[in-house]
Amino acid sequence: MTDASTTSQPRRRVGRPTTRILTREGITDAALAIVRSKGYDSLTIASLAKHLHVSPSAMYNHARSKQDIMRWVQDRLMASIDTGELRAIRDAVAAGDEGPHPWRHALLAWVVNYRDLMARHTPLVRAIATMPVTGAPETLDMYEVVAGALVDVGWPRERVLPLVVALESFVYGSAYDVSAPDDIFDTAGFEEAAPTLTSVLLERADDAHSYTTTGVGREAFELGAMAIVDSFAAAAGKDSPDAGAWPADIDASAPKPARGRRR
Amino acid sequence: MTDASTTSQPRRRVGRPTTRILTREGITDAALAIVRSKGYDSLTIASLAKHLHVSPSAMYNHARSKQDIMRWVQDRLMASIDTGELRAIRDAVAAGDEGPHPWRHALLAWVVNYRDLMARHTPLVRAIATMPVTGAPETLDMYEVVAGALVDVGWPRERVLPLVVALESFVYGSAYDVSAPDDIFDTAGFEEAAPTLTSVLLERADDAHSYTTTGVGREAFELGAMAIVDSFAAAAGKDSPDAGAWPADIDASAPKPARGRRR
DNA sequence: ACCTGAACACCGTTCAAGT
DNA sequence: ACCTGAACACCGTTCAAGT
Repeated sequence: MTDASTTSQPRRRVGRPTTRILTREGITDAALAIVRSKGYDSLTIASLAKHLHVSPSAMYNHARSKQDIMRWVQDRLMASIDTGELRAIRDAVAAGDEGPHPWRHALLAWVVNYRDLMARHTPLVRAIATMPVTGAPETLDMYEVVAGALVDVGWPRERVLPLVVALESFVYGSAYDVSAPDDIFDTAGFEEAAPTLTSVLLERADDAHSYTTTGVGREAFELGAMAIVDSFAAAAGKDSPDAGAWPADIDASAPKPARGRRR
Repeated sequence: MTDASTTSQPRRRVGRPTTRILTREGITDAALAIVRSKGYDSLTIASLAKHLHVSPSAMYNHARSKQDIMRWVQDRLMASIDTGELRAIRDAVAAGDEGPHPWRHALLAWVVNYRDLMARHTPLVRAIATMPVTGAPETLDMYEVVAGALVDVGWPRERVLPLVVALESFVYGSAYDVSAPDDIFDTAGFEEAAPTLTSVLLERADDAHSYTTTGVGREAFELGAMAIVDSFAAAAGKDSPDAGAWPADIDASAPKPARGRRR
């Protein structure tokens, strides 16, 4: 935390300051503060510099490019994903507990939490999905926990990564679905060009202009996530007794949209 | 097709030209030509104008913003997705053919084609995933074909949209996976921070630095897509005889990367 | 209606000068 | 080593002037 962002200060004079002002942590904090309050469009080198009370060029003493800073933000976000249940399973196995371990519940809880975070940071989804784990220690740690829990629980080793990758792909796409505008399926004016689409949509909600109220997104996510987990489990000979049912204590409804400007 | 992009021409003088130079179709053609040859980073109003031999400000007589042009490109891309097998099923049903209809094969073929296209246009995936169908006639048409084929084939009407949305979410995320760099899972230097991840990766390929050669991405996509289709089918009472097996004649390997600069 | 050309606000980034 | 301040190339967009 940098305390530079508290109140307005007298202009600093040129030359190296006596104490360093910027740090990677402080820059990352500032970036996330700007994103949360004003959205990704407002996250510029200039806005960052202003927030930290330095000149824009000062940023380049710590980051080689804006991309660097984005990577710090990404890794920080990954660290905030809740892998608690998966870690608890790993701990239990390490302590000799023979189970049964609630791996299905833990996987679905992780996936919901992951999707909700990504939905609030859609401008970063593409970068996160295609960012190498090298140099992203928190990201690497998340994968290690998930893969480790699956191995600990007796998952066939060669099927661990395909499951993780399939679930993640589904999470990224679902994050977009959550953040889509409510009128994404509004067929107004095109009823005769798309009669089937219009009717199956209308049957799901009184107000077909509101995608959210149709419940389609939520159902797609719950059934899709369970489909992947349970099908991979069946193929791995790891059938779960409650396959097919969504855990009652996991809320998969769409999270509140981000407070900043969307886009 | 505008023929403006053929050879260098003398400078046009100010004032309205005798024949209109720009059209929505010509601008869309030019945009796709630039994207294909030089990538999305090079697609700017200035490069577009240069390609079309007009001044940048001329673009604004046809588009209100660059976003407008991006939407034209998006819709054009959606029109190029192969829905042939799904249309054939609709035609057969309309002609009184009682089947059985190869809906599983048609769905998987569509999904592979969709993913391959999106993988070549990842900078547009987020926009496409969150773009309202209103004003995107080709996009709307694709949804109508998919939803229509499912209804025609006897799919429970209320389950049509959740399946389409779940499949699409998976497609978007998988497109990113395909376009990810080959070293995305390279754990070099972090072997002890992520021992399980490192070992399950090494077991899949001699060269763990090459994600492509591990086959993880392909397996994740095939198993994931089948999981969604077959699980939804089972829930809908529409079990397919070949559930669980990937159709031998559909190639789900990663397509060649785009020729332009990757981001 | 539809083009040119000048101008604007903003973007990320570089670099010399200062301590 | 780490800041300021001036400068640069480029971005999307606006608008007056011209036919």
